[in-house]
Amino acid sequence: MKIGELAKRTGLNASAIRYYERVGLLSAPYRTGGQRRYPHEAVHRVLLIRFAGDMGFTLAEIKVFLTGLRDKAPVGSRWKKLARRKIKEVEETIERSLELKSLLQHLLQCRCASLQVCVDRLSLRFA
Amino acid sequence: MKIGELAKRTGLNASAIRYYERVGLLSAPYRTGGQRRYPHEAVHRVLLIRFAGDMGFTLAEIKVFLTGLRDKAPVGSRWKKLARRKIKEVEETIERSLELKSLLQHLLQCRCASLQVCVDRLSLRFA
DNA sequence: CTAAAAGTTAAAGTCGGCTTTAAGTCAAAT
DNA sequence: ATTTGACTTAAAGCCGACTTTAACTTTTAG
Repeated sequence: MKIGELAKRTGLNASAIRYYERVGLLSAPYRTGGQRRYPHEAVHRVLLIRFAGDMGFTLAEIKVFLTGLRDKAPVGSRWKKLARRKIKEVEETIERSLELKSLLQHLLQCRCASLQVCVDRLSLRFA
Repeated sequence: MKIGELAKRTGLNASAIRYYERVGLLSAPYRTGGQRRYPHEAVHRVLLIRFAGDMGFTLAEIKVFLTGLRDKAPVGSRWKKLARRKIKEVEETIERSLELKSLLQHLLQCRCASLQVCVDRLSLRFA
């Protein structure tokens, strides 16, 4: 398939796909008459990249992951370290998010003398 | 206190503090001889901005919040809408984070024939 | 009094992840 | 055969949130 179809199937802009190729996330595909022709698997690969990106991985990190997976991932490999680090990051994100959620909920329903009181409570958490 | 001390107390760069002033997050303080002099409360305010920023609020959003709080927040005000929206965003973040975490954990301990199998399972979730 | 440290400004630079532009080439339909 | 639409490239632009730079002034310590 040509780049336009890949773009349509993945929801990305064709220029984003070319960009992924430039930065080494996608290998340069076979071409006919100068135009890129992708195998069907490219759809999955692009979607995987998107998904990881949405999940907060940088493109550099995704590169490590994809390389690791291709290489059949020896134990202790870079991607495993990255995965463990990411799990920690994700856990922190979850914790902070829960905290923020309850703070926001408190701010919304609070009957303090003034909102300033709430904010002051909030401030105490990180002052 | 001068900007350097405020910076030290909040852990920010002085230039970040000036930047906050430029974009309207901090009001221009009193000056002596051209130099900014901050009241002690400025520390709390700056930390509040930092905290909100760390929590994923943009500076524009933080501005709405701070203005809302100063204005004694009438019901249905902009900041309340923003708060409700943010709560939803945070809930989505939490959901996605939990999903990502379990995916990563699976990838790490999986005994599939190859990691490719895991990745394929992963792909199914968003293909 | 002087030198160093800390403050001032406007403007430019940085980073990631793209998008847009410009100028041209290739493919598909009529 | 020609027009339209999809493709190609390199380079520049964009956004947010700062940081850095450069050239200058004020404060502070010795």
